[in-house]
Amino acid sequence: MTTTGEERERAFDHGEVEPRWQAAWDEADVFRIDDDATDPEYVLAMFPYTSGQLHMGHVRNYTITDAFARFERMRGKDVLHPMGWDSFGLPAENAAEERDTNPRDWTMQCIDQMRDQFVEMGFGYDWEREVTTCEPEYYQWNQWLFKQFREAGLVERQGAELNWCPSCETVLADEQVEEGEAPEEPHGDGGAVEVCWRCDTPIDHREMDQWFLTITDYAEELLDALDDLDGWPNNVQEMQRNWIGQQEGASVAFEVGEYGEVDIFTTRLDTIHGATYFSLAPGHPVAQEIAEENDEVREYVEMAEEADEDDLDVTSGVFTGEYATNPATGEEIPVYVADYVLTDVGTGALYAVPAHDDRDHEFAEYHDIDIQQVVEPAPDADPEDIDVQEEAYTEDGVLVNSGEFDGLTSAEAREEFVEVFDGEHRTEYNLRDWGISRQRYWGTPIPMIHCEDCGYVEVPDEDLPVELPEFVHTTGNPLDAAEEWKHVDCPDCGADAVRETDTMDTFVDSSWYFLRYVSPELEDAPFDTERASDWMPVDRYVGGIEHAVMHLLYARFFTKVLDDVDLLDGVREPFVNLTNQGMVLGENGNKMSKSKGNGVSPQRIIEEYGADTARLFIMEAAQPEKEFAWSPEGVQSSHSFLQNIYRLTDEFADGKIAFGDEGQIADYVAREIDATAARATEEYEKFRFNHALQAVRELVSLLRRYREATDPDAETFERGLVTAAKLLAPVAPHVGEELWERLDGEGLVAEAGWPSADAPADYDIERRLVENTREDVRDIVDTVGIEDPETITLAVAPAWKHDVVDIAREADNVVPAVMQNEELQQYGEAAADFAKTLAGRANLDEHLPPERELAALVRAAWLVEREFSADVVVESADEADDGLASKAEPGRPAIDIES
RNA sequence: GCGAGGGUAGCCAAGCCUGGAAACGGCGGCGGACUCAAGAUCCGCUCCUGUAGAGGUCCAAGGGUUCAAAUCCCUUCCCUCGCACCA
Repeated sequence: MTTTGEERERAFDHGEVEPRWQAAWDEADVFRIDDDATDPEYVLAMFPYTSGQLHMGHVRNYTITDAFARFERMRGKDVLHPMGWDSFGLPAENAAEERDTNPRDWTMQCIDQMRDQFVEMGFGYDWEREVTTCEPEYYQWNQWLFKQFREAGLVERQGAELNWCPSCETVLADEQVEEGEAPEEPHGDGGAVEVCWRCDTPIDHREMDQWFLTITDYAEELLDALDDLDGWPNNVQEMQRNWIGQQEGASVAFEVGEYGEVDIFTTRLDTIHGATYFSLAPGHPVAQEIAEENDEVREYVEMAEEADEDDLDVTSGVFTGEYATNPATGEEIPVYVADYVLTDVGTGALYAVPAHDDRDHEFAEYHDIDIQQVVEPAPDADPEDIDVQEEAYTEDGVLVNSGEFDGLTSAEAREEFVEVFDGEHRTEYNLRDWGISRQRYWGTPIPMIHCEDCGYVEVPDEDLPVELPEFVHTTGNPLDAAEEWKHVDCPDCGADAVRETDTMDTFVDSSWYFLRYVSPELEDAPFDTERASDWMPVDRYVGGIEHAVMHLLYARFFTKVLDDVDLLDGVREPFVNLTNQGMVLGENGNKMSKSKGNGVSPQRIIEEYGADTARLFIMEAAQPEKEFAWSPEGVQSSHSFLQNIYRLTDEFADGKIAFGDEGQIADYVAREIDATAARATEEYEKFRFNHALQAVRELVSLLRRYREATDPDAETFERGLVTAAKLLAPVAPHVGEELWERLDGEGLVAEAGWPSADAPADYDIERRLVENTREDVRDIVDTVGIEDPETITLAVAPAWKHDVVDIAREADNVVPAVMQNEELQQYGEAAADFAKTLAGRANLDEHLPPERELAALVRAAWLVEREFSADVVVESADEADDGLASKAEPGRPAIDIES
């Protein structure tokens, strides 16, 4: 992509221009928003993780919000468009280890680097609202909020299974677990094994107590409220629905041997009469109890607990020797422990109905258990239709073999059985509580102290923040090794006590950062409740699809809780409109990656072409949510466009364009300018920047043709350039300023008013008329093979034909309707013939009245003149030759070409 | 398996919600203007046929609704993404 030969001649030098305008914006405080602004437009991009590396995904993400924020600002709105740094997290610890530094210094250096790059890109943020999550000024509020959640009863300590490296003796995050080859295969299936990233030792799982936020308390609202998030993409709503995973069902108790009652959960209570065995998850307390007495069960449970999730298939399981009583039939059914029953789904216990569930069916076949049909498709169904011995019938239907309940529909039975079998309706969720403990250094310390006598005690508010100690290089958790930091007096009893050494999941940081921007300096609260309640919700949120579930769900959860504890007032959802930008692919259409070597560095593009070219190309390439492939030709095209519009403006400003008088062409151009402004505005509003930019390109191209065709009217020409500059400015802000300056604009274009946006009346109909007429002329010239047309005459149809069309559009029976009209009768045969012609047409387009049609063609005549180097005469029906005029129709002038 | 979104000319891609003109635009290709020349810029063409604005074929495939379908409905095929041993 490097230019061969000498440097191309450039109309302006982006290397000089861009920094100058960046400084000017800064100087003028363009992007600052006052604290007393009322309900500003809140435009937000997901803040970046501070890797130090700006990639094309960032550039795209931030160009989208920046362009939109600039657009709204030019429209006169107050705009809040802040930026911050998601700066806690494991990668910083790794980088610190690799580079023999500490996470803080590394992160701060990354932030400086990225901030510089953002400025270079021309992104306009209110830097006074910058938020950095790894600073105590920010994370103290994580700690304070943790205590608020605790007070609201939303914090629990629960056991959780963690990855454990027996060699390093440390907990591993999921990201630190790699697929590796084990020295010897424990199960002999040849599959991959999870190993520690550092020492390649196969990992264990350990159950450890962790801090949890009980997001499940909000499962129902989080799910229901999704339906009202109309500004969210379908797939994200769907992904959250899946994640929350609501199941409507019922629970019923089964008597299991001497172990008492065991609750099961089922969505198919209607099939209870067909339950022929009972099954417990290996982790179920009763299964554990049985394991203590029964060697075979114990072995199975141990094996199942060690095995990887997908290692065992559906038929894996062991008979316990116990029996459960089916409350529906009174029958004793065998109790199994089976791995396909999951401990954390439902109650971890179920009754199995092989006739009506695929997994139960497979299991029953393998273990030779009865298969008893209790549902059939319909009351009068042919018994041959289905054979549950062969395959489970899983649809709803009508009950059979269910005693007195035969004939009930599945739905009726589900309703009735809840009472009959003394069960209860239950709604289960897939959503689990949110474990926020991380055994890492680079995160927010959890503000708890453990005392032998008092148990867990909160760090008092006056001792907040609990700041991180100096980083300790160690294989385990550095906070555990920070002896001095760790040991404190118990706030309650004063005895020796130990700090919690886990830190918070970084998703806590990002669950409320959008609130901190509202009042970033506030010292006695995480954010100003009144202002936040006014400024929220975020009007436009843009970021990657990878955050569809976790971040976006946690942020919704936080918002609801904060509203419930009155830190917010009436804000139930954080983000009204959400856009997930598509990926920027490599030139070959593959994902950009180091290993494929198809990455394009933003830095290099900025250097070679300038930030505006990068921004323009990205925005022209596709709608924000669609992916697109990087293309050197596309970059070149965007770059050329910027150079060209500058060159044209420059020539205008330098007086190199000879000007003439106003006239028909100026009228035509003036209408196009208005139409362009209207179209671009609409497209910006709809987030379809590529369409808006297309309109701008077309306008600039028109101005060029205008200049070539004639000596343009100075005022019209200037208005065209000004409009183009303004419409372009949100996407290519530096060039926008440069153009604005050349055009003697007042102040900065970033603060200038948006062009008024009304399309001329009937613009579309007129455009259609002009385009069709031009096309027809081309068609004729082409098919007839006219070498050098001299005069092209266009004749507009007479008024009466317009009347005929108007009548025809309304009438069922066109010819009589027309001929009954007294006015039209005077045209005799001609009117009748025309009416007949129209009667045969399915659809009659809208058309302009004859005088306006005439005016439109007169305005557009220059285009035809230019294209064919011929004189163009536009005539009314009266002026035209009778023979010619008779061929004209409304919306379709008669054409005569002389050569 | 369940769910969401797609399949438009050589390539990218708009139009589909709200049916009405072979279907915007970009890239690439072809021809022309300007120029000693190159680049840049500008103009036109880019499904087939056609000596006056016409005809034909066409928006994954097949069927349907309609005066009229890229657009609405049904079926099938293919792609992408998400969830999934969820009781």
